[in-house]
Amino acid sequence: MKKGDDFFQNVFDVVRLIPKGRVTSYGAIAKYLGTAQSSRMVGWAMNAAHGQKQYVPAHRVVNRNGELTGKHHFATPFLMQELLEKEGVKVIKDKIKNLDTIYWDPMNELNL
DNA sequence: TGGGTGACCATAG
DNA sequence: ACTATGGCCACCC
Repeated sequence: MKKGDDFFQNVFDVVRLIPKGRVTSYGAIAKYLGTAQSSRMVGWAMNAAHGQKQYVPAHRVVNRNGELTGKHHFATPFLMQELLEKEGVKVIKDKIKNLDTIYWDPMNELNL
């Protein structure tokens, strides 16, 4: 195993590439990394993103349903929504509005 | 080596 | 809307 090829580091890199005002899903990131089935690991990686050297916009990552499932892992449960709305993303009842419009898929934007 | 775990996903009822 | 179940795979002990 090579250093730097860690799954976590790879996840962080992709998450940092998410444009402002856009969101993506754990599964999409996992698929982009090649581990489509291990979408859980993406979320888990976010858990470790908390203390990363570089800023990781974990609030731009939601589940497949557009729900802010990971909000409970932020400093405060409402921080995730505030950050999203600050970027122009509408969130109502912990769910992303206009998800089809703001959805950002790394497979579609990065890997052509 | 093996078992437990998880910010998911899909399906079923 | 809800819970339950199976699968999946990287991480940690």
